[in-house]
Amino acid sequence: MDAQDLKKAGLAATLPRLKILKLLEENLQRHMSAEDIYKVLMNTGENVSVATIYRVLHQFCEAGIVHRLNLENGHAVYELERGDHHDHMCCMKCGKISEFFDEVIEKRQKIIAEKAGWAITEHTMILFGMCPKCQ
Amino acid sequence: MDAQDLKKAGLAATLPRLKILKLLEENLQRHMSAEDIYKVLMNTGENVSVATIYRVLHQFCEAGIVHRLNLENGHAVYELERGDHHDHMCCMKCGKISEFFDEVIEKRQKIIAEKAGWAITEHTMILFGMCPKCQ
DNA sequence: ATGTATGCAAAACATTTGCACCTGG
DNA sequence: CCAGGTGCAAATGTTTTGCATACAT
Repeated sequence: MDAQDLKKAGLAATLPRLKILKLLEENLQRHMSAEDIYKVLMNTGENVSVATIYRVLHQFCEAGIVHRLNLENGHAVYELERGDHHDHMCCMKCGKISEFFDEVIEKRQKIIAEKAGWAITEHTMILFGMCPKCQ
Repeated sequence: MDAQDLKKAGLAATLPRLKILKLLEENLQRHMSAEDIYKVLMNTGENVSVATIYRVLHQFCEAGIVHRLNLENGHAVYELERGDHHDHMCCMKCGKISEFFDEVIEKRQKIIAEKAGWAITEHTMILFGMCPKCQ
């Protein structure tokens, strides 16, 4: 993911966009909220306004570069889209988010939707509980 | 669901609570947002403040009387808890919400969480797409 | 009576938007 | 150069909260 990819998506390779992209790429912390991103950038001395972060994340979503995940509390976190669909487990104690993918579930979802006459384009599935460390 | 049930849950059977409960019970519209509820009550001449609606819905959630569902847009809708767990399909065009339950998926979720060492207490799964009427 | 619940208005958040200025191509 | 991008601050929409009053038990 670099300037070229942004251009391909019809987005100019501006400094704020590159910084946000870089942050999401250094996936020390894979799922970040808009505010997380803002804070990290501020602490690094890079100053990008919150407004820009929201605008950029929105554009990245539209362009399929990032994926937005709505947590239970109504907060959203963003992750780089890597082409691999997956679902999430979210720790209610420490906030840790893990990913998983299950062929069987995906198939069942298709069958269920088909039977009901729905045309599904996407889905969210989040399991909430405690991660191994927090139990 | 009546005054008795509220008392059992440790909640006084006040007018606002009963009105909200009644609304959710007349399930013409099964999934309502806090604002939906506010508007309906206003139009019926019943005046209950928004603050109360949020407070009451929150208490009802805690008491297990209603279930809160977080939609993609970050909005939440509420439905009466009827003891039957189910997942949702949400129409991205008309907003219609359907329910479904699948034994196979539920089992797989358990297996997946177990393997990963997580203790799952609940989950959300929403399929987004178009309902039969909107296609 | 008395502790709890409510209404109101103000506050708190998260997100969006208008507009003048800046920047990438 | 110029369309598009950005910062700032103000606006928005939603949910929460403080406090005086009203209500259920």
